[in-house]
Amino acid sequence: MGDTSATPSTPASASGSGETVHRLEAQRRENRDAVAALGLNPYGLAQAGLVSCAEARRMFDPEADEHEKAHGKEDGFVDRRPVARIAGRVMLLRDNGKLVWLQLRDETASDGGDLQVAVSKRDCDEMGFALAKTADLGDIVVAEGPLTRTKTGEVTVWASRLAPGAKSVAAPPEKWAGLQDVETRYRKRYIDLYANPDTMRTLRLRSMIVANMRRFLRERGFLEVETPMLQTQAGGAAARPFLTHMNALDIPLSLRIAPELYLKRLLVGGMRRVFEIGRNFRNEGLSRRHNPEFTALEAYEAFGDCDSMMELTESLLRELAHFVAVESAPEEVTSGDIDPAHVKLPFGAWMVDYGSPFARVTYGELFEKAMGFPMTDTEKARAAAKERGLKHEGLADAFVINELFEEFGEALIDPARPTFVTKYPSAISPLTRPDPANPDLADRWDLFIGKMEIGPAYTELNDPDVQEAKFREQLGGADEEERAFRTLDEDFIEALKVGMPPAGGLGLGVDRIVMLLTNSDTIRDVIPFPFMRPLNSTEGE
RNA sequence: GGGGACGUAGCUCAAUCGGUAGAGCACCGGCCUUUUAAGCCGUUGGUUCUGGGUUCGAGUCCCAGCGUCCCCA
Repeated sequence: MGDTSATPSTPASASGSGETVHRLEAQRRENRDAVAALGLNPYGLAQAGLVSCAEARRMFDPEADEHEKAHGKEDGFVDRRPVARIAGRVMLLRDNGKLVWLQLRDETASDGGDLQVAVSKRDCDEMGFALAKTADLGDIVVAEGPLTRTKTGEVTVWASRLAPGAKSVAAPPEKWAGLQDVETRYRKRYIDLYANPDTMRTLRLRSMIVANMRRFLRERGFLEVETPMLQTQAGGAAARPFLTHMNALDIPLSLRIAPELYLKRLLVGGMRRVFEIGRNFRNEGLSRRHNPEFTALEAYEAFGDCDSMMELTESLLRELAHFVAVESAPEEVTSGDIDPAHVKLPFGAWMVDYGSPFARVTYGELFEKAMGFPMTDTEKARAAAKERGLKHEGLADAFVINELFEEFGEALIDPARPTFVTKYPSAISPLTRPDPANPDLADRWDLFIGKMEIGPAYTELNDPDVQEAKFREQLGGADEEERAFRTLDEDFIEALKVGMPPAGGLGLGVDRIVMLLTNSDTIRDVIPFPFMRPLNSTEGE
């Protein structure tokens, strides 16, 4: 064990763990006790009238500041400088003796940066000055005072009062390089959020993007609903569910893999337009684009079809992109200044064009362009798959063709141009109504942006007999492992027998949309607490 | 699932061929009322991810495990 003789004093109130307290923490605990000795609560009090650092910076009045500098010492002078009360974490601390400089960071750091506070022995209350002298990097403090500009031009709260917000007894990241370690950033998001303003910005934007989705759909007459996440049989998609157990009834349950079958039941009941934004759970792999729990938007419109969902999707994405463009623009730019028809946002190496009409291409056109022969030529398709080492043995024709499509067809889609791929083969779209003009093709599309699949839409199947037959077909194709959790949702068939209006259905990956709009190249950056393998799992078995 | 890279002080990172484990920041003591990663002087701080092995000697080489990232399926 480490020799702690350098700091022999056991902190007045040690941590409950009983383990040796790190000397940096011990020192901070001493500083906390020093704050308490001043008669202040190191963990702060409620504060009314707080403004953000960004707001405080906007409140600064250069004229009033000049006036104070020119006439502040004169008799009868009236100080007209606005007074701001802010709260934030101490990111930098420069103790000049009788003048202490603090730089405070709050939620608005990506909007103008940290705000400087000067704590002068002459001008600040006595307790506040003493607090500044014992403050540590990472503490949260509350500062109040007139807004002024220092001689180097920096807008500063010239504190008349300083109060504790919260003592940080944990050592903060390094003040210049910050928190770099990717793993720690995700595991300790509460540090990442304040240490890296980009993290705060992305997660705040996510919240606003989702709020805008809700508003957009509500304005179009969609009702937001919440359907079961705990299901006795997980349906609505082909994916492995997480299994759990309900003690009260002693029955197995699954976490949902999709809300689809419940949302359609609502259409049967008579709701015209419904949507749900919520978490789905899939017991599958982890990757840059997959988290075991992810957020999806599903929307269903009675008497709509996949074309009406296409219009809805394009308008939604254009509006969200416009919102983000305005939000990312300099402060003086307002939403009227940016034309939604010309909105582009960066994603990796691309400038994605959300303003122009999205591209539309059929599955068959894209296939033929990539392969040089039509997708109806199954002989050539099999030969091509074999030649290029793709999976083909034991696969039905349609799936061989789809292997080729996913490998070579999708590669032709311009990542910077949102593209609807339409008219998928019916054979790989079991839950979709066939195209009335050509039953081999399904009324379905998939949207691709930035090399990512954002989501599909369908003209939904509402004939109970056809639906049941397709379900049974799927069950038959499942291997033994899959059969264990794939069951036929009899009640859903019952619902269709009651009669579901023709409908368009849409599913969009909300995490992926946020990735696109915030230029994040991994899904972990847009989820506050992405799934991480547990540590200390050495005791396997 | 396969391949590759990585894991060193609280944080960010060094450490030559296998030869005394270092720096900056942070921390501690001292000085300072307009600083800007403040500055100046003096200190402190290590289970080198974990466990084995090779060796006179392992942060470094070998094996296994844990975790992270990248590529592929």
